[in-house]
Amino acid sequence: MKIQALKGFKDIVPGEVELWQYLEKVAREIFECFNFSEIRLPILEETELFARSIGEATDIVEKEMYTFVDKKITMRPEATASLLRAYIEHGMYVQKPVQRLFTIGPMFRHERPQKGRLRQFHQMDVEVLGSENPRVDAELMAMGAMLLGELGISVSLEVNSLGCPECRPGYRTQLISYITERLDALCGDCKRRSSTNPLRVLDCKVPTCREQMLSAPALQDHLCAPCADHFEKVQAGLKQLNVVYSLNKFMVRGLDYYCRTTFEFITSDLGAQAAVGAGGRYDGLVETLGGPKNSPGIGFAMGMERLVLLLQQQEKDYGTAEAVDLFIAGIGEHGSHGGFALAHALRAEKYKIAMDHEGRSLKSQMKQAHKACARFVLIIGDAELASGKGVLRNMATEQQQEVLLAVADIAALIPFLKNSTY
RNA sequence: GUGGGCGUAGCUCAAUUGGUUAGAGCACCUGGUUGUGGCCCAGGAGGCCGUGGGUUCAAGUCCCAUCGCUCACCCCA
Repeated sequence: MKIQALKGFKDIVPGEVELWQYLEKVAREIFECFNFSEIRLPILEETELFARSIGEATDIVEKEMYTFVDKKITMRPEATASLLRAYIEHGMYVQKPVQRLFTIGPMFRHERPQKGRLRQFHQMDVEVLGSENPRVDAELMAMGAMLLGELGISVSLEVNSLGCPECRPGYRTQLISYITERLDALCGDCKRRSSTNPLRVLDCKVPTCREQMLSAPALQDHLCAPCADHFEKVQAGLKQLNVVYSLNKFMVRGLDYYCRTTFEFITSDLGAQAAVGAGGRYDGLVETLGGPKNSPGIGFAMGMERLVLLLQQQEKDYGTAEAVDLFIAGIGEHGSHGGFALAHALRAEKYKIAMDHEGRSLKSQMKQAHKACARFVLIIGDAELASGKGVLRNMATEQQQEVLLAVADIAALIPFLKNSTY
């Protein structure tokens, strides 16, 4: 019986890992520009943390978490809860009134895998803690849009407001009565949702449900004055930054903690997994988790597997591993022995040196050098050892010349490696 | 948890109505150059045809089960 990776767990192998490195590099650069600091968080947390933040009744907490039941700990299904826990634990709200943090890493949810969805998946997660200002909402969305634009990924940004604990309950009551009136016309899932999560009925994919919900009461029309004002200012900020967006009054969030602004970056190129990034405001969450009162927060997460899939669809070259500076081809045991220390000395000078230790023929080693995109090959055989001079071949120009082989003489070799032509 | 599609070499795929020793391309190794890459040529290695059972004179092919992959639903990044 062969041992293989768990269902929904994937290796990121050479040839693919370069794309991930590129993605992370671009993201870090942009997060830097917006003055975010990286925070690295543990993968395991007390189960209680997620139950309280994400919501006891959500699918994630109810049936998708990897939990060590005996130890009451859980592998994080998302990053926000962990990040807020760290924020509170280190009293970061004291150090700086507004904290801008990001984290990148794996998350775990026990779901059935499909395109763009794995059991171990990776997110880039960005959070602003301590500001209620709608400009921050707009700024975050603008940053997400900038990142996706930089990556060449085209998406649409959909925005909505979920209201707050002041105005949502009243709306919810109206919605439930609207749904109840036409319950018979809705699909089975929606019948279930009507009691578990009525807001979810709004974004059902079944056409007949959509039709039924077209004239449903809209969240936007039932926002309290502060929420309506906040939402207006968010949109004004987006316009000021020329961020293209559209309002989606049917957009709902899955996690309990969201309030006011919510948004999703949507693609049409990933099958069922339309959202490559999503987030929103969670003004009560810090307090819920034991932090100070009146600690607003907002954040979003991007699904890295989904971004990688989209980058792969572009079929651009994101650069494989760096080319080898020098391939040392030793002929026979003596030649290899002669090149061994030289390779080490050049590596200490930060050159990328490859060499074959398997005693293969020179022809075979030339092939290896070619495959590794080596700029130079240094050939060392018995004749070279005898004369103390090796043959340095420029693989591009096919020119060859003699160079001193002694480790003490590498200073003479380095100028050749620095310039690809000589 | 539910439903569809698919499992043949490291990868992408062939194999007639069931019919001899299961093939190709790419990749890999060796040689064509007693010490020189790409292109070309020749050769080689690599498969319990996912697994188990059944039908049959005969199964990669048909049937059943099982495992895995995949897409979709639910849910979500």
